[in-house]
Amino acid sequence: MPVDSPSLDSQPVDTSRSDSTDCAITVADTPMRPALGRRASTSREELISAALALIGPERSIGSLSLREISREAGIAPNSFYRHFKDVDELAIALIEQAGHALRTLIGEARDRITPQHSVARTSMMVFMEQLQSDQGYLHLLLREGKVGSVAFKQAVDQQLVSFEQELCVDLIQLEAAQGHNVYAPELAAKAITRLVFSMGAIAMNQPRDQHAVTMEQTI
Amino acid sequence: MPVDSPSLDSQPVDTSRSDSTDCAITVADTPMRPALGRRASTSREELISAALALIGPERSIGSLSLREISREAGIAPNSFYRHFKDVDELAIALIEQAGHALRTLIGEARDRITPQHSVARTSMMVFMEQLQSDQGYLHLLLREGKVGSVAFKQAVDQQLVSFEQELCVDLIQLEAAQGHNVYAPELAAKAITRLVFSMGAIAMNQPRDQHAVTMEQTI
DNA sequence: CCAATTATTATACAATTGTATATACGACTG
DNA sequence: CAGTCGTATATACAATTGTATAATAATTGG
Repeated sequence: MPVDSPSLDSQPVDTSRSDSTDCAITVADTPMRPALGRRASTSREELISAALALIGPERSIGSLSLREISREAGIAPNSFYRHFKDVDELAIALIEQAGHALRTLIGEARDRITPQHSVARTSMMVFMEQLQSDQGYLHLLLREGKVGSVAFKQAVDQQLVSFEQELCVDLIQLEAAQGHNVYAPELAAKAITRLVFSMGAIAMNQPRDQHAVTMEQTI
Repeated sequence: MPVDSPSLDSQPVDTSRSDSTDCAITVADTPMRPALGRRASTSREELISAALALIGPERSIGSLSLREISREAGIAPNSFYRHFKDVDELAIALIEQAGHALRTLIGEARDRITPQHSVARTSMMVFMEQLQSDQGYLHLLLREGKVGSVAFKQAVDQQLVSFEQELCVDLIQLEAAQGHNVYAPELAAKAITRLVFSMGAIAMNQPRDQHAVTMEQTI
């Protein structure tokens, strides 16, 4: 409930308690950059990478604030609204981008499949490669799937389903080439995807030299 | 950095902008309960269940604030510190309690094992039962393992390791009874645990009538 | 039964957050 | 060149948060 005490902030003392003291340096009055009005166009992608730069082992997407992301992106808090309605909406876009990038990568890797390497092994290798060269989207999909808004969780799940579908197609193709029939390809694909992701999550918290062992076991 | 403008709040207008307006009803001046000083002893457990009551499908442990939990428990925000240093410390205690309760349950269920039901099946059945009668700690362990402070994540992981150890003992016993030798019981136990938990996580977002199918597939 | 301890509280305050409002700038249109 | 419109900003403000301080009531020990 508002208290409606009129104008509690504009006191006659000083203007140093204004809000955006750290937004721009504004060195006295040398207007090299006007610092007001229009600036370079800040796109959705810049905001997404700002968020990506902010999340780490201790910070999840859901813990980021609108102001924090805007600060990292170098824009005013209100400019955020031009691109996303919410932090949640940004999070969903980020997840979709991560999933897309990852599937592209694995798809490319699949083209390198040779007879001596199965689909599973190749996918797993790429997966682990990506996991090790940790500059990437993988952590996100691995861990952010259980917390957050329903829309966000659905977005994460959708990415997993996409993985499952691609894997499912591959499974059928592979087994058909050997004259076999897969029992329940959808369920198998689902199980494999989840298992691989779980193992990836385990590997995330393991030292590097254990990766090979875990990887073999998983395959 | 503090601005140290001296006393910006004590304005001569009114004291209605004080902090805790919603803490107690304080109907005029009928001191049924003095509402000051010592009250009924609020224990750690009450705080933990307050937090438990607060978390839901949209709220994870990490999103709870100290004040929120205190409000739910009916105590002053500062009383929180008597029991926990942090919200994180409470979260860890909550996780440990959840893991302990769950392992006790599964342990009891294991005593009901009959020859026609394997360890895995029995454990899985209890697991799924607990999952369905959702008044419980299970969701927590299923989903909160990837986000939060390092200490918190370690606590979650420790609970999973405990599950793995118990399952490992059972695996060896069971296979020894059949004259077999388990290849790598630790790794098998780890894989089974993670798989079961992953499947539990899947089942969490499924309609009830799919549970049976998922369960059979998992077993 | 009174003093000391302890648990709980009220009050205060700076920081931060999301968002409402109004303003300023740049680019396009005429 | 002037007008207008989209985009970005500054300012403001209530709400909430974590925590410091001091006051107060219940418990306990003598």
